[in-house]
Amino acid sequence: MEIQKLLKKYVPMTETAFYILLSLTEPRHGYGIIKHVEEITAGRLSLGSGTIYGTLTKMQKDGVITVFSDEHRKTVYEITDAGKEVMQAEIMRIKEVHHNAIAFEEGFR
Amino acid sequence: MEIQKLLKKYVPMTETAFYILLSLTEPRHGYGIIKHVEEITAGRLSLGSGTIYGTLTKMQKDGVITVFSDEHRKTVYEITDAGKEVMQAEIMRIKEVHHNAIAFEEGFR
DNA sequence: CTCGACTATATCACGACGTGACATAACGGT
DNA sequence: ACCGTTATGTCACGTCGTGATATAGTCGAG
Repeated sequence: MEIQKLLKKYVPMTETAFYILLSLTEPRHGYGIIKHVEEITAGRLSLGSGTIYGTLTKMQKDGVITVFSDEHRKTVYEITDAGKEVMQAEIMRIKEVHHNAIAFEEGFR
Repeated sequence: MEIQKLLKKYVPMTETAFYILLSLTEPRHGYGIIKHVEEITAGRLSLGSGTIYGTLTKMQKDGVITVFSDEHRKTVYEITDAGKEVMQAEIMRIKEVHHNAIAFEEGFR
């Protein structure tokens, strides 16, 4: 899939998809991603199995991640260059949202 | 609806819902929200009519927003105290996501 | 005065997504 | 032998944003 369509499809990204791709800066398998996300969100986010394996399959088809190794009972994925571009765009969007959140924060007290 | 269920239902929030509630720190009507969101996102986000009026109806039923005034062809909404609590929780979540985005940013270059 | 652009709201089908239940199976420790 | 954990997969379900379609009032330009 071309990068233009990927950006349109993946930005804005759901929180779930964001943390999955964030975990794949290092090669990881599905279950490892679940544990890693629980770790960096201090237990707040716990991904369901349907979410993980469904999302990984979809992302691989689209070419934002690729299979790093495929051993018995462990399919390890890593992010592709296209995936990195998508994440750069998503991080820029998050910065915008964060900026507006801070700017309007006092309105909610 | 009780605050506990509202937090569960609205956090995490979609980008669209976030910008709609953000716009309601001041009383605004549907069309005004669309224009305001386009403004503070520099034209990046343009909400569809289905999104706005569907979301506003849902949010009103849940009690996160309320009708401020209802003139001819202009229903003006504003955020409720419950809505403010929801937004405070959502802003905290955005700060966490932003923190992780910054922490892992170099992995995508 | 009429035409088009803009304001304003509403409804609906569609596709995409996360969730949790269910299923299966292998591993390690007690 | 048993159990908790690791590990993957599938499916129905509810939720959500989108864009098309419809309707109608306003307002300025020609």
